[in-house]
Amino acid sequence: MRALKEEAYLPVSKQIQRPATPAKKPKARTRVPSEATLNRRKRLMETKRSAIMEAALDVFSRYGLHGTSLDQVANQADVSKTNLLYYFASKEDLYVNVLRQLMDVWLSPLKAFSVEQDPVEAIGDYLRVKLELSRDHPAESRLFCLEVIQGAPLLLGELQGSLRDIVESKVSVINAWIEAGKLAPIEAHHLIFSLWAMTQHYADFRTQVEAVSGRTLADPAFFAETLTNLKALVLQGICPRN
Amino acid sequence: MRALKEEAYLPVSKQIQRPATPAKKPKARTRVPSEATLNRRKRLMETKRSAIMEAALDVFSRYGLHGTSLDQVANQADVSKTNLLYYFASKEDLYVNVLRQLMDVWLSPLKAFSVEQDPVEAIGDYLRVKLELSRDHPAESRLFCLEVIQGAPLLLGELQGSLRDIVESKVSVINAWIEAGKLAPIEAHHLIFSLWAMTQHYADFRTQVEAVSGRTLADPAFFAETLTNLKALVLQGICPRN
DNA sequence: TTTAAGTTAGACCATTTAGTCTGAATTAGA
DNA sequence: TCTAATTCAGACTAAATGGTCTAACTTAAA
Repeated sequence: MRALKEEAYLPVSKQIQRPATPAKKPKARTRVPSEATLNRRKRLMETKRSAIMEAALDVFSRYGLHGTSLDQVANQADVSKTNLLYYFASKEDLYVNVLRQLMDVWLSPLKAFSVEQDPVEAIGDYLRVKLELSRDHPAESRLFCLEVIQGAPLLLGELQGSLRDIVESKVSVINAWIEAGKLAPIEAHHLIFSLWAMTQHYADFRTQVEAVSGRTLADPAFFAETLTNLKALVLQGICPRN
Repeated sequence: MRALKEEAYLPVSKQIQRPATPAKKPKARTRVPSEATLNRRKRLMETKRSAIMEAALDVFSRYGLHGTSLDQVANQADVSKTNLLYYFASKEDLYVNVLRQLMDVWLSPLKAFSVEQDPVEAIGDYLRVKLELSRDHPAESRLFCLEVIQGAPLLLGELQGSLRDIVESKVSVINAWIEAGKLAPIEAHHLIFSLWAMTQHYADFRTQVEAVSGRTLADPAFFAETLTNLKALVLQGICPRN
Protein backbone atom coordinates (compact mmCIF):
# COMPACT_ATOMS: atom_id res chain seq x y z
CA MET A 1 0.00 0.00 0.00
CA ARG A 2 2.91 2.28 0.72
CA ALA A 3 6.51 1.86 -0.29
CA LEU A 4 6.42 3.81 -3.50
CA LYS A 5 9.24 6.12 -4.34
CA GLU A 6 7.74 9.42 -3.14
CA GLU A 7 6.27 11.41 -6.00
CA ALA A 8 7.22 8.92 -8.66
CA TYR A 9 3.57 8.31 -9.43
CA LEU A 10 2.31 11.87 -9.49
CA PRO A 11 1.01 13.37 -12.72
CA VAL A 12 3.48 15.38 -14.74
CA SER A 13 1.97 18.70 -13.82
CA LYS A 14 2.59 17.87 -10.18
CA GLN A 15 6.06 16.53 -10.66
CA ILE A 16 7.59 19.60 -12.18
CA GLN A 17 6.01 21.85 -9.61
CA ARG A 18 7.92 23.59 -6.84
CA PRO A 19 10.87 25.12 -8.64
CA ALA A 20 14.32 24.42 -7.28
CA THR A 21 14.68 28.02 -6.16
CA PRO A 22 12.22 28.13 -3.26
CA ALA A 23 10.83 31.62 -3.69
CA LYS A 24 12.33 33.41 -6.62
CA LYS A 25 10.12 36.46 -6.44
CA PRO A 26 8.32 36.53 -3.13
CA LYS A 27 6.83 39.93 -3.71
CA ALA A 28 5.09 38.85 -6.91
CA ARG A 29 2.32 37.10 -4.98
CA THR A 30 2.55 34.04 -7.24
CA ARG A 31 0.80 31.18 -5.45
CA VAL A 32 3.37 28.99 -3.84
CA PRO A 33 1.40 26.36 -1.93
CA SER A 34 2.56 25.61 1.58
CA GLU A 35 4.06 22.28 2.58
CA ALA A 36 0.90 21.40 4.46
CA THR A 37 -1.24 22.02 1.42
CA LEU A 38 0.91 19.92 -0.81
CA ASN A 39 0.82 17.12 1.70
CA ARG A 40 -2.93 17.18 2.00
CA ARG A 41 -3.28 17.22 -1.76
CA LYS A 42 -0.86 14.35 -2.01
CA ARG A 43 -2.82 12.36 0.53
CA LEU A 44 -6.08 12.93 -1.30
CA MET A 45 -4.63 11.90 -4.60
CA GLU A 46 -3.04 8.87 -3.07
CA THR A 47 -6.39 7.83 -1.71
CA LYS A 48 -7.98 8.10 -5.11
CA ARG A 49 -5.06 6.35 -6.65
CA SER A 50 -5.51 3.51 -4.25
CA ALA A 51 -9.19 3.30 -5.02
CA ILE A 52 -8.42 3.01 -8.71
CA MET A 53 -5.83 0.33 -8.08
CA GLU A 54 -8.23 -1.60 -5.92
CA ALA A 55 -10.85 -1.54 -8.64
CA ALA A 56 -8.24 -2.52 -11.20
CA LEU A 57 -7.12 -5.45 -9.08
CA ASP A 58 -10.65 -6.68 -8.86
CA VAL A 59 -11.34 -6.48 -12.58
CA PHE A 60 -7.92 -7.62 -13.78
CA SER A 61 -8.06 -10.65 -11.52
CA ARG A 62 -11.35 -11.71 -13.02
CA TYR A 63 -10.81 -11.06 -16.71
CA GLY A 64 -7.06 -10.78 -17.10
CA LEU A 65 -5.10 -7.90 -18.58
CA HIS A 66 -6.38 -8.36 -22.12
CA GLY A 67 -9.91 -9.22 -21.09
CA THR A 68 -10.26 -5.98 -19.20
CA SER A 69 -11.01 -2.57 -20.72
CA LEU A 70 -10.14 0.76 -19.20
CA ASP A 71 -13.81 1.65 -19.20
CA GLN A 72 -14.51 -1.33 -16.98
CA VAL A 73 -11.89 -0.26 -14.49
CA ALA A 74 -13.04 3.34 -14.57
CA ASN A 75 -16.64 2.31 -13.95
CA GLN A 76 -15.67 -0.02 -11.14
CA ALA A 77 -13.63 2.75 -9.54
CA ASP A 78 -16.44 5.26 -10.10
CA VAL A 79 -14.12 7.57 -11.95
CA SER A 80 -13.99 8.88 -15.50
CA LYS A 81 -11.65 7.25 -17.93
CA THR A 82 -10.00 10.61 -18.43
CA ASN A 83 -9.36 10.88 -14.74
CA LEU A 84 -7.98 7.37 -14.63
CA LEU A 85 -5.51 8.26 -17.35
CA TYR A 86 -4.63 11.36 -15.37
CA TYR A 87 -3.31 9.07 -12.66
CA PHE A 88 -1.83 6.31 -14.77
CA ALA A 89 -0.02 6.80 -18.02
CA SER A 90 -1.49 3.72 -19.66
CA LYS A 91 -3.27 0.47 -19.05
CA GLU A 92 0.05 -1.33 -18.75
CA ASP A 93 1.25 1.26 -16.27
CA LEU A 94 -1.80 0.65 -14.12
CA TYR A 95 -1.38 -3.09 -14.40
CA VAL A 96 2.27 -3.01 -13.42
CA ASN A 97 1.54 -0.83 -10.42
CA VAL A 98 -1.15 -3.22 -9.25
CA LEU A 99 1.20 -6.16 -9.65
CA ARG A 100 4.04 -4.56 -7.74
CA GLN A 101 1.84 -3.62 -4.83
CA LEU A 102 0.57 -7.17 -4.80
CA MET A 103 3.98 -8.70 -4.38
CA ASP A 104 4.50 -6.89 -1.10
CA VAL A 105 1.35 -8.28 0.42
CA TRP A 106 1.93 -11.62 -1.09
CA LEU A 107 5.40 -12.46 0.08
CA SER A 108 5.45 -11.00 3.55
CA PRO A 109 4.17 -14.03 5.49
CA LEU A 110 7.17 -16.14 4.57
CA LYS A 111 9.47 -13.65 6.25
CA ALA A 112 8.18 -14.73 9.65
CA PHE A 113 10.13 -18.01 9.64
CA SER A 114 13.13 -18.00 11.95
CA VAL A 115 15.38 -20.68 13.41
CA GLU A 116 14.41 -19.90 16.99
CA GLN A 117 10.80 -20.82 16.38
CA ASP A 118 9.34 -24.24 16.88
CA PRO A 119 8.90 -25.51 13.32
CA VAL A 120 5.55 -27.13 13.97
CA GLU A 121 4.19 -23.88 15.28
CA ALA A 122 5.85 -21.78 12.60
CA ILE A 123 4.53 -23.90 9.77
CA GLY A 124 1.11 -24.15 11.32
CA ASP A 125 1.00 -20.38 11.60
CA TYR A 126 2.16 -20.02 8.04
CA LEU A 127 -0.62 -22.25 6.78
CA ARG A 128 -3.13 -20.22 8.75
CA VAL A 129 -1.87 -16.86 7.51
CA LYS A 130 -1.70 -18.00 3.91
CA LEU A 131 -5.16 -19.48 4.13
CA GLU A 132 -6.43 -16.23 5.57
CA LEU A 133 -4.90 -14.44 2.61
CA SER A 134 -6.68 -16.84 0.28
CA ARG A 135 -9.91 -16.05 2.06
CA ASP A 136 -9.48 -12.30 2.42
CA HIS A 137 -7.46 -11.44 -0.67
CA PRO A 138 -8.49 -13.91 -3.36
CA ALA A 139 -8.15 -11.30 -6.07
CA GLU A 140 -4.48 -10.83 -5.27
CA SER A 141 -3.94 -14.56 -5.37
CA ARG A 142 -5.69 -14.98 -8.68
CA LEU A 143 -3.99 -12.06 -10.38
CA PHE A 144 -0.62 -13.30 -9.22
CA CYS A 145 -1.45 -16.74 -10.55
CA LEU A 146 -2.63 -15.33 -13.88
CA GLU A 147 0.58 -13.42 -14.26
CA VAL A 148 2.86 -16.31 -13.37
CA ILE A 149 0.99 -18.71 -15.63
CA GLN A 150 1.62 -16.42 -18.55
CA GLY A 151 5.32 -16.40 -17.87
CA ALA A 152 5.35 -13.45 -15.47
CA PRO A 153 6.73 -11.07 -18.10
CA LEU A 154 6.41 -8.19 -15.67
CA LEU A 155 7.41 -9.96 -12.48
CA LEU A 156 10.24 -12.15 -13.61
CA GLY A 157 12.80 -9.78 -12.19
CA GLU A 158 11.11 -9.81 -8.80
CA LEU A 159 10.78 -13.58 -8.85
CA GLN A 160 14.43 -14.12 -9.62
CA GLY A 161 15.48 -11.41 -7.25
CA SER A 162 13.74 -10.69 -3.98
CA LEU A 163 11.56 -13.80 -4.04
CA ARG A 164 14.46 -16.08 -4.71
CA ASP A 165 16.50 -14.43 -1.99
CA ILE A 166 13.86 -14.75 0.65
CA VAL A 167 13.17 -18.35 -0.30
CA GLU A 168 16.83 -19.19 -0.04
CA SER A 169 17.05 -17.71 3.41
CA LYS A 170 14.03 -19.71 4.54
CA VAL A 171 15.43 -22.84 2.99
CA SER A 172 18.35 -22.40 5.36
CA VAL A 173 16.00 -22.10 8.29
CA ILE A 174 14.18 -25.27 7.33
CA ASN A 175 17.44 -27.13 6.84
CA ALA A 176 18.55 -26.02 10.28
CA TRP A 177 15.35 -27.42 11.74
CA ILE A 178 15.96 -30.69 9.97
CA GLU A 179 19.54 -30.91 11.18
CA ALA A 180 18.34 -30.26 14.70
CA GLY A 181 16.07 -33.29 14.32
CA LYS A 182 12.96 -31.19 14.69
CA LEU A 183 11.75 -31.99 11.21
CA ALA A 184 11.83 -35.09 9.04
CA PRO A 185 14.27 -34.76 6.16
CA ILE A 186 12.60 -33.10 3.23
CA GLU A 187 13.88 -30.90 0.45
CA ALA A 188 12.97 -27.43 1.66
CA HIS A 189 12.10 -25.97 -1.75
CA HIS A 190 9.48 -28.61 -2.32
CA LEU A 191 8.04 -28.07 1.12
CA ILE A 192 7.66 -24.37 0.41
CA PHE A 193 6.14 -24.99 -3.01
CA SER A 194 3.65 -27.39 -1.49
CA LEU A 195 2.66 -24.97 1.24
CA TRP A 196 2.05 -22.31 -1.37
CA ALA A 197 0.16 -24.63 -3.67
CA MET A 198 -2.13 -26.11 -1.04
CA THR A 199 -3.19 -22.79 0.45
CA GLN A 200 -3.47 -20.74 -2.73
CA HIS A 201 -5.50 -23.49 -4.33
CA TYR A 202 -8.49 -22.44 -2.24
CA ALA A 203 -8.37 -18.96 -3.77
CA ASP A 204 -7.30 -19.73 -7.32
CA PHE A 205 -9.51 -22.79 -7.76
CA ARG A 206 -12.27 -21.48 -5.60
CA THR A 207 -14.76 -22.09 -8.40
CA GLN A 208 -13.76 -25.72 -8.60
CA VAL A 209 -13.65 -26.17 -4.84
CA GLU A 210 -17.12 -24.74 -4.59
CA ALA A 211 -18.45 -26.78 -7.51
CA VAL A 212 -17.15 -29.99 -5.96
CA SER A 213 -17.65 -29.45 -2.26
CA GLY A 214 -20.31 -26.77 -2.25
CA ARG A 215 -18.37 -24.67 0.22
CA THR A 216 -15.88 -21.79 0.33
CA LEU A 217 -13.44 -20.29 2.81
CA ALA A 218 -15.98 -17.59 3.52
CA ASP A 219 -17.78 -20.23 5.57
CA PRO A 220 -15.98 -20.17 8.95
CA ALA A 221 -16.59 -23.85 9.58
CA PHE A 222 -15.09 -24.75 6.22
CA PHE A 223 -12.13 -22.49 6.86
CA ALA A 224 -11.41 -24.15 10.19
CA GLU A 225 -11.86 -27.60 8.73
CA THR A 226 -9.52 -26.79 5.85
CA LEU A 227 -6.84 -25.44 8.14
CA THR A 228 -7.02 -28.46 10.42
CA ASN A 229 -6.73 -30.85 7.52
CA LEU A 230 -3.87 -29.04 5.85
CA LYS A 231 -1.97 -28.96 9.12
CA ALA A 232 -2.59 -32.64 9.70
CA LEU A 233 -1.54 -33.50 6.18
CA VAL A 234 1.65 -31.49 6.24
CA LEU A 235 2.66 -32.36 9.78
CA GLN A 236 1.55 -35.97 10.11
CA GLY A 237 1.01 -37.25 6.59
CA ILE A 238 -1.74 -39.72 5.83
CA CYS A 239 -0.13 -42.94 6.95
CA PRO A 240 -1.43 -43.93 10.37
CA ARG A 241 1.08 -43.34 13.17
CA ASN A 242 1.73 -46.35 15.39
CA MET B 1 -9.01 -36.67 -28.56
CA ARG B 2 -12.07 -38.65 -29.59
CA ALA B 3 -15.50 -38.67 -28.07
CA LEU B 4 -17.11 -36.09 -30.30
CA LYS B 5 -20.58 -36.63 -31.60
CA GLU B 6 -19.77 -37.94 -35.08
CA GLU B 7 -20.01 -35.19 -37.68
CA ALA B 8 -21.10 -32.54 -35.23
CA TYR B 9 -17.98 -30.54 -35.97
CA LEU B 10 -17.92 -30.80 -39.75
CA PRO B 11 -18.39 -27.69 -41.87
CA VAL B 12 -21.89 -26.98 -43.07
CA SER B 13 -21.21 -28.06 -46.59
CA LYS B 14 -20.24 -31.46 -45.30
CA GLN B 15 -23.09 -31.82 -42.90
CA ILE B 16 -25.90 -31.51 -45.38
CA GLN B 17 -24.22 -33.87 -47.78
CA ARG B 18 -25.42 -37.40 -48.52
CA PRO B 19 -29.14 -36.99 -49.14
CA ALA B 20 -31.49 -39.21 -47.16
CA THR B 21 -32.37 -41.18 -50.29
CA PRO B 22 -29.14 -43.10 -50.91
CA ALA B 23 -29.12 -43.05 -54.73
CA LYS B 24 -32.00 -41.14 -56.10
CA LYS B 25 -30.91 -41.19 -59.71
CA PRO B 26 -28.07 -43.64 -60.15
CA LYS B 27 -28.04 -43.28 -63.93
CA ALA B 28 -27.53 -39.52 -63.79
CA ARG B 29 -23.82 -39.95 -62.99
CA THR B 30 -24.02 -37.30 -60.24
CA ARG B 31 -21.00 -37.88 -58.02
CA VAL B 32 -22.06 -39.75 -54.94
CA PRO B 33 -18.85 -40.45 -53.03
CA SER B 34 -18.37 -43.93 -51.69
CA GLU B 35 -18.33 -44.74 -48.00
CA ALA B 36 -14.60 -45.33 -48.12
CA THR B 37 -13.97 -41.97 -49.69
CA LEU B 38 -16.02 -40.14 -47.14
CA ASN B 39 -14.22 -41.93 -44.35
CA ARG B 40 -10.81 -41.07 -45.69
CA ARG B 41 -11.85 -37.46 -46.09
CA LYS B 42 -13.19 -37.42 -42.60
CA ARG B 43 -9.97 -38.80 -41.23
CA LEU B 44 -7.90 -36.21 -43.03
CA MET B 45 -10.05 -33.40 -41.82
CA GLU B 46 -9.98 -34.71 -38.31
CA THR B 47 -6.22 -34.73 -38.41
CA LYS B 48 -6.12 -31.14 -39.51
CA ARG B 49 -8.74 -30.25 -36.95
CA SER B 50 -6.58 -31.78 -34.26
CA ALA B 51 -3.56 -29.87 -35.46
CA ILE B 52 -5.49 -26.62 -35.19
CA MET B 53 -6.71 -27.48 -31.73
CA GLU B 54 -3.22 -28.35 -30.61
CA ALA B 55 -1.93 -25.02 -31.83
CA ALA B 56 -4.85 -23.27 -30.19
CA LEU B 57 -4.18 -25.00 -26.89
CA ASP B 58 -0.60 -23.84 -26.98
CA VAL B 59 -1.42 -20.22 -27.71
CA PHE B 60 -4.52 -19.95 -25.53
CA SER B 61 -2.64 -21.40 -22.58
CA ARG B 62 0.03 -18.76 -22.89
CA TYR B 63 -1.99 -15.64 -23.60
CA GLY B 64 -5.52 -16.53 -22.56
CA LEU B 65 -8.65 -16.32 -24.66
CA HIS B 66 -8.66 -12.55 -24.96
CA GLY B 67 -4.92 -12.23 -25.33
CA THR B 68 -4.91 -14.51 -28.34
CA SER B 69 -5.84 -13.55 -31.88
CA LEU B 70 -7.10 -15.89 -34.56
CA ASP B 71 -4.12 -14.91 -36.69
CA GLN B 72 -1.80 -16.17 -33.99
CA VAL B 73 -3.55 -19.52 -33.86
CA ALA B 74 -3.65 -19.79 -37.64
CA ASN B 75 0.06 -19.05 -37.90
CA GLN B 76 0.93 -21.49 -35.16
CA ALA B 77 -1.12 -24.18 -36.88
CA ASP B 78 0.39 -23.27 -40.25
CA VAL B 79 -3.04 -22.74 -41.74
CA SER B 80 -4.84 -19.76 -43.18
CA LYS B 81 -7.29 -17.89 -41.04
CA THR B 82 -9.94 -18.63 -43.63
CA ASN B 83 -9.24 -22.29 -43.35
CA LEU B 84 -9.36 -22.14 -39.58
CA LEU B 85 -12.79 -20.56 -39.75
CA TYR B 86 -13.78 -23.30 -42.16
CA TYR B 87 -13.26 -25.78 -39.34
CA PHE B 88 -14.49 -23.72 -36.41
CA ALA B 89 -17.41 -21.37 -36.48
CA SER B 90 -15.76 -18.78 -34.26
CA LYS B 91 -12.98 -18.13 -31.82
CA GLU B 92 -15.25 -19.07 -28.94
CA ASP B 93 -16.21 -22.27 -30.72
CA LEU B 94 -12.55 -23.20 -31.07
CA TYR B 95 -11.87 -22.33 -27.45
CA VAL B 96 -14.76 -24.39 -26.15
CA ASN B 97 -13.69 -27.37 -28.19
CA VAL B 98 -10.17 -27.15 -26.83
CA LEU B 99 -11.48 -26.93 -23.28
CA ARG B 100 -13.78 -29.90 -23.59
CA GLN B 101 -11.07 -32.09 -25.02
CA LEU B 102 -8.85 -31.02 -22.17
CA MET B 103 -11.21 -32.15 -19.47
CA ASP B 104 -11.05 -35.74 -20.70
CA VAL B 105 -7.29 -35.88 -20.39
CA TRP B 106 -7.34 -34.00 -17.20
CA LEU B 107 -9.71 -35.99 -15.09
CA SER B 108 -8.93 -39.51 -16.13
CA PRO B 109 -6.16 -40.29 -13.62
CA LEU B 110 -8.46 -39.96 -10.64
CA LYS B 111 -10.64 -42.74 -11.97
CA ALA B 112 -7.95 -45.28 -11.14
CA PHE B 113 -8.65 -45.21 -7.39
CA SER B 114 -10.45 -48.29 -6.13
CA VAL B 115 -11.06 -49.80 -2.71
CA GLU B 116 -9.17 -52.98 -3.48
CA GLN B 117 -5.90 -51.11 -3.99
CA ASP B 118 -3.38 -50.40 -1.32
CA PRO B 119 -3.88 -46.72 -0.58
CA VAL B 120 -0.20 -45.94 -0.25
CA GLU B 121 0.45 -47.40 -3.64
CA ALA B 122 -2.63 -45.84 -5.22
CA ILE B 123 -1.85 -42.38 -3.95
CA GLY B 124 1.81 -42.70 -4.84
CA ASP B 125 0.83 -43.69 -8.36
CA TYR B 126 -1.60 -40.83 -8.56
CA LEU B 127 1.09 -38.35 -7.60
CA ARG B 128 3.36 -39.79 -10.24
CA VAL B 129 0.77 -39.72 -13.00
CA LYS B 130 -0.33 -36.20 -12.18
CA LEU B 131 3.25 -35.03 -12.04
CA GLU B 132 3.86 -36.63 -15.41
CA LEU B 133 0.89 -34.72 -16.75
CA SER B 134 2.36 -31.52 -15.37
CA ARG B 135 5.60 -32.33 -17.13
CA ASP B 136 4.19 -33.57 -20.44
CA HIS B 137 1.04 -31.49 -20.75
CA PRO B 138 1.74 -28.19 -19.05
CA ALA B 139 -0.36 -26.29 -21.57
CA GLU B 140 -3.44 -28.28 -20.61
CA SER B 141 -2.79 -27.60 -16.96
CA ARG B 142 -2.33 -23.91 -17.48
CA LEU B 143 -5.36 -23.44 -19.70
CA PHE B 144 -7.51 -25.32 -17.23
CA CYS B 145 -6.18 -23.13 -14.46
CA LEU B 146 -6.80 -19.97 -16.46
CA GLU B 147 -10.35 -21.00 -17.10
CA VAL B 148 -11.12 -21.95 -13.52
CA ILE B 149 -9.56 -18.78 -12.15
CA GLN B 150 -11.87 -16.72 -14.27
CA GLY B 151 -14.88 -18.50 -12.92
CA ALA B 152 -14.96 -21.35 -15.44
CA PRO B 153 -17.85 -19.82 -17.38
CA LEU B 154 -17.60 -22.58 -19.96
CA LEU B 155 -16.76 -25.48 -17.69
CA LEU B 156 -18.96 -24.85 -14.72
CA GLY B 157 -21.44 -27.47 -15.86
CA GLU B 158 -18.72 -30.07 -16.17
CA LEU B 159 -17.27 -29.16 -12.79
CA GLN B 160 -20.59 -29.46 -11.03
CA GLY B 161 -21.51 -32.56 -12.97
CA SER B 162 -19.02 -35.17 -14.01
CA LEU B 163 -16.16 -33.81 -11.92
CA ARG B 164 -18.25 -33.64 -8.80
CA ASP B 165 -19.57 -37.13 -9.37
CA ILE B 166 -16.19 -38.69 -9.81
CA VAL B 167 -14.81 -36.86 -6.80
CA GLU B 168 -17.67 -38.07 -4.65
CA SER B 169 -17.08 -41.64 -5.67
CA LYS B 170 -13.39 -41.34 -4.82
CA VAL B 171 -14.20 -39.70 -1.53
CA SER B 172 -16.04 -42.88 -0.68
CA VAL B 173 -13.01 -44.95 -1.57
CA ILE B 174 -10.77 -42.85 0.64
CA ASN B 175 -13.23 -43.03 3.51
CA ALA B 176 -13.31 -46.79 3.17
CA TRP B 177 -9.53 -46.86 3.42
CA ILE B 178 -9.68 -44.75 6.53
CA GLU B 179 -12.32 -46.95 8.15
CA ALA B 180 -10.20 -49.96 7.39
CA GLY B 181 -7.41 -48.28 9.33
CA LYS B 182 -5.19 -48.09 6.29
CA LEU B 183 -5.14 -44.32 6.30
CA ALA B 184 -5.03 -41.71 9.04
CA PRO B 185 -8.33 -39.86 9.39
CA ILE B 186 -8.45 -36.95 7.00
CA GLU B 187 -11.25 -35.22 5.17
CA ALA B 188 -11.09 -36.77 1.73
CA HIS B 189 -12.01 -33.63 -0.23
CA HIS B 190 -9.10 -31.75 1.23
CA LEU B 191 -6.75 -34.60 0.48
CA ILE B 192 -7.83 -34.58 -3.15
CA PHE B 193 -7.55 -30.79 -3.40
CA SER B 194 -4.05 -30.96 -1.96
CA LEU B 195 -2.95 -33.67 -4.36
CA TRP B 196 -4.20 -31.60 -7.26
CA ALA B 197 -2.65 -28.41 -5.97
CA MET B 198 0.78 -29.83 -5.23
CA THR B 199 1.22 -31.56 -8.56
CA GLN B 200 -0.31 -28.93 -10.83
CA HIS B 201 1.74 -26.27 -9.13
CA TYR B 202 4.78 -27.48 -11.03
CA ALA B 203 3.05 -26.81 -14.33
CA ASP B 204 1.06 -23.68 -13.54
CA PHE B 205 3.79 -21.97 -11.52
CA ARG B 206 6.59 -23.39 -13.56
CA THR B 207 7.95 -19.89 -14.13
CA GLN B 208 8.13 -19.28 -10.41
CA VAL B 209 9.55 -22.71 -9.64
CA GLU B 210 12.24 -22.14 -12.21
CA ALA B 211 12.98 -18.62 -11.03
CA VAL B 212 13.40 -19.79 -7.46
CA SER B 213 15.01 -23.19 -7.85
CA GLY B 214 16.52 -22.91 -11.29
CA ARG B 215 15.04 -26.24 -12.34
CA THR B 216 12.00 -27.70 -14.10
CA LEU B 217 10.30 -31.07 -14.40
CA ALA B 218 11.95 -31.50 -17.78
CA ASP B 219 15.09 -32.29 -15.81
CA PRO B 220 14.71 -36.00 -14.92
CA ALA B 221 16.62 -35.64 -11.68
CA PHE B 222 14.37 -32.81 -10.59
CA PHE B 223 11.30 -34.78 -11.55
CA ALA B 224 12.39 -37.77 -9.47
CA GLU B 225 13.33 -35.56 -6.55
CA THR B 226 9.99 -33.79 -6.70
CA LEU B 227 8.03 -37.01 -6.79
CA THR B 228 9.97 -38.47 -3.87
CA ASN B 229 9.41 -35.37 -1.79
CA LEU B 230 5.72 -35.09 -2.55
CA LYS B 231 5.22 -38.72 -1.67
CA ALA B 232 7.12 -38.32 1.57
CA LEU B 233 5.18 -35.21 2.47
CA VAL B 234 1.77 -36.67 1.78
CA LEU B 235 2.43 -40.08 3.23
CA GLN B 236 4.64 -39.32 6.19
CA GLY B 237 4.25 -35.63 6.90
CA ILE B 238 7.16 -33.56 8.12
CA CYS B 239 7.16 -34.43 11.80
CA PRO B 240 9.85 -36.98 12.54
CA ARG B 241 8.45 -40.48 13.16
CA ASN B 242 9.51 -42.15 16.41
C1' DT C 1 -11.25 -34.91 -67.85
C1' DT C 2 -14.66 -33.39 -64.62
C1' DT C 3 -16.29 -32.19 -60.28
C1' DA C 4 -16.73 -31.02 -55.55
C1' DA C 5 -14.36 -30.38 -51.48
C1' DG C 6 -10.62 -28.28 -49.47
C1' DT C 7 -7.50 -24.35 -49.30
C1' DT C 8 -5.63 -19.89 -49.86
C1' DA C 9 -4.74 -14.76 -50.20
C1' DG C 10 -6.55 -10.80 -49.56
C1' DA C 11 -10.00 -7.27 -49.69
C1' DC C 12 -13.31 -5.74 -46.75
C1' DC C 13 -16.55 -4.51 -42.81
C1' DA C 14 -17.91 -3.65 -38.11
C1' DT C 15 -16.70 -3.41 -33.53
C1' DT C 16 -13.90 -2.68 -29.69
C1' DT C 17 -10.75 -0.16 -27.37
C1' DA C 18 -6.37 2.40 -25.91
C1' DG C 19 -5.25 6.78 -25.78
C1' DT C 20 -5.64 12.03 -27.07
C1' DC C 21 -7.69 16.37 -26.93
C1' DT C 22 -10.85 20.06 -25.72
C1' DG C 23 -13.49 22.83 -23.07
C1' DA C 24 -16.12 23.32 -19.24
C1' DA C 25 -17.18 22.48 -14.31
C1' DT C 26 -15.59 21.78 -9.67
C1' DT C 27 -12.79 22.15 -5.75
C1' DA C 28 -10.02 24.17 -2.34
C1' DG C 29 -6.38 26.83 -0.93
C1' DA C 30 -4.45 31.80 -0.84
C1' DT D 1 -12.32 36.53 -4.94
C1' DC D 2 -8.69 34.42 -7.63
C1' DT D 3 -5.97 30.68 -9.15
C1' DA D 4 -4.38 26.25 -10.15
C1' DA D 5 -5.20 21.56 -9.73
C1' DT D 6 -8.55 18.25 -10.38
C1' DT D 7 -12.45 16.16 -12.62
C1' DC D 8 -15.58 15.20 -16.14
C1' DA D 9 -18.20 14.29 -20.61
C1' DG D 10 -17.63 13.43 -24.90
C1' DA D 11 -15.73 13.79 -29.47
C1' DC D 12 -12.16 11.84 -31.83
C1' DT D 13 -8.12 8.97 -33.83
C1' DA D 14 -5.67 4.92 -34.74
C1' DA D 15 -4.97 0.28 -34.33
C1' DA D 16 -6.28 -4.41 -33.60
C1' DT D 17 -9.19 -7.90 -34.56
C1' DG D 18 -13.29 -11.12 -35.33
C1' DG D 19 -15.58 -12.42 -39.02
C1' DT D 20 -17.45 -12.30 -44.07
C1' DC D 21 -16.91 -12.66 -48.83
C1' DT D 22 -14.85 -13.56 -53.28
C1' DA D 23 -12.24 -15.48 -56.67
C1' DA D 24 -8.77 -18.40 -57.76
C1' DC D 25 -6.01 -22.58 -57.05
C1' DT D 26 -5.26 -27.55 -55.56
C1' DT D 27 -6.36 -32.17 -54.79
C1' DA D 28 -8.25 -36.46 -55.51
C1' DA D 29 -11.90 -39.29 -56.60
C1' DA D 30 -15.05 -40.72 -60.46
